[in-house]
Amino acid sequence: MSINHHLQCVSLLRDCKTLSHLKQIHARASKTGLDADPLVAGKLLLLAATTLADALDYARLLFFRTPSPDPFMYNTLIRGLSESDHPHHSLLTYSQMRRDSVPPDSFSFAFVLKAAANRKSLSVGWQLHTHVIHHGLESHLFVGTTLVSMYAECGCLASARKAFDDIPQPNVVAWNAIVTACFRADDVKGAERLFERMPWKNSASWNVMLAGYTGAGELGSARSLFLAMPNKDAVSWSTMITGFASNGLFDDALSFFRELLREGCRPNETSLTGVLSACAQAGAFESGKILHAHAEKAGLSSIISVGNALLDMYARCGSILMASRVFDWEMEKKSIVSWTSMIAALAMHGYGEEAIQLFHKMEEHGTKPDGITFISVLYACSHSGLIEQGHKFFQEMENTYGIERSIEHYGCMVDLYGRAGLLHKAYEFITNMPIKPNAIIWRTLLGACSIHGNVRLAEHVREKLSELDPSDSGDYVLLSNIYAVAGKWKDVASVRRSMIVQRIQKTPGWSSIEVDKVVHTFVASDDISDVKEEVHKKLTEVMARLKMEGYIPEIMSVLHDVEEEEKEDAILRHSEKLAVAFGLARMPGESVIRIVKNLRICPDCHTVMKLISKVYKREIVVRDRSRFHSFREGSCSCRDYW
DNA sequence: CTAGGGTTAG
Repeated sequence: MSINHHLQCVSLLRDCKTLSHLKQIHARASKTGLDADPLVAGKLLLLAATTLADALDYARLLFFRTPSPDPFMYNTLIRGLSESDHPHHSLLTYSQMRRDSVPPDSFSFAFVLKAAANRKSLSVGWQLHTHVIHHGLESHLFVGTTLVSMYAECGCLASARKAFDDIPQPNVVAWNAIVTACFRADDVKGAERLFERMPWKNSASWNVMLAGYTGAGELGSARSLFLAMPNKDAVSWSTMITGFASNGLFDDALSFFRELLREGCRPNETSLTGVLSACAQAGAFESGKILHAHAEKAGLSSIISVGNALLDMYARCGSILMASRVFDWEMEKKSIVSWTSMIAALAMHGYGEEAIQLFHKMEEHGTKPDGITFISVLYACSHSGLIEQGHKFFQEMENTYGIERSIEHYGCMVDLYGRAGLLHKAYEFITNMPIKPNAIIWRTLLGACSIHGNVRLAEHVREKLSELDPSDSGDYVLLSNIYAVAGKWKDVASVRRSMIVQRIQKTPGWSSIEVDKVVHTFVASDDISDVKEEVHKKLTEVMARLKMEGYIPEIMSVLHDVEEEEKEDAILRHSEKLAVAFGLARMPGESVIRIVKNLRICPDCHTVMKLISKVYKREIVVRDRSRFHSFREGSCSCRDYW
């Protein structure tokens, strides 16, 4: 082999961007025997295992074809696998390294400890720690820091502290790791004490505190620390935006983004995806569209994560059209997240068949589904009543695709059977599950009992729930509705009493609507005089007009929490009705009224929305906790199946 | 030729 060939090969590898490109280079290198050169082999493996997308299988092939891999190759494969969906394989490679009598070094431990962290396996972590000590590496700065993070990830703060104390001269990175560990263990005070004691702080240390505070819901502390921060960097801004968004404070998230622009900082992909996620959750369609323009102007819209956030924003703001436009025309590159998001978007809007078609298209495209893809696909089946299809996917995901089924997948199946009225099949399914059913599983069945009015099964489920999670207000509301519909007033009263005795508060329902780029939120109020005069007036007018068209209030579902004479007033005050009245009062005649609700839409509100869409000739889109309802000309996209 | 801490969509 010549020097020339070697140089040429190395320069080719430097510019290698895709797996197929890598395969070409590999093929050429094998012809000249260059692939046996440790430098070339190492670089090939490094690219496949860590840099290129979807190339891990090829990395394993490269590795297993190498007769006696050097430590670098072991480390590289351990590293690649540690961040994969199967960190377990990383641990197996590490074991093989030991079996092959290749001594692990500090790099090996840094990578394999990451695998233990990703598996959240404390026992594996302990075991690896003894190996670290055996190799005399416990005071190694990098290994020690990874140990701290691993213990934090596995939920053992005490061990993280010990590992930190074993580091003779911890640097700022090690300090940041132990502060993060405190936050992971909900020890905010401990984190604050360490932050005070830190010998040096760079901006990352402050960012650790910001992320810790927002993660703990201490937004006031986060805000004051942010204001006091000497050097805010891009991560600080992103942390505030995503932190406030994930605590439901969408307005603040948007304000931070606007302030970032005012300060003359350039938004990056993280701040943009964060603020888009805030719009998605709040249903702020107008603000989202403006951000889309921002993204294009800043040249960020071609980044996959930004495209995914845009498509998700449009889908959650009720525009399946814009979502698919982003997906079909504006995303040259797509990841598993893009496909899954689009499948979920179609499913949320009731396009079950289309969601399944897209799943097959994804496969033809060569993208392998993962566990979350199957959650979306099963959700699509259950919300469109595709029982056979759902059953088939559930079987195939494990048998054909080799993806482990989690409790969420079982939950989808319970929903699939239950929604369709196959209550006993759903019950039988739960009793035969190989995983212990949790409260969510039983709650799903309770929801199905409510749809289909099965009191006896509901009572049985109630017992299970009272063991697993006795304080969920939604369960009590569901149960009392089931009794009310069946006319069992004594039982309604008894559920109500037990709620009072156990001091269970109903989750307050809220609905929001964006008008002129401002999100207005309405809460179901106890006192009609709390409602703005403008909204009250409009609502009274609307209801009068609907009654002339033959509307009769469906008061069944509220009988549990109000006195007889108040029941009509009570459903009149539902937050989604206040929001739609506000929309009718404030928005021009043509525009679509988009509402987001935190709970499920109530049957009476559903009827009212249908009627408004017909009488006022307005399209109304309501996103509730589980799906979209698109009301047009008197009917709903959910076909009354929700 | 490889590492550790802080923000990122389903």
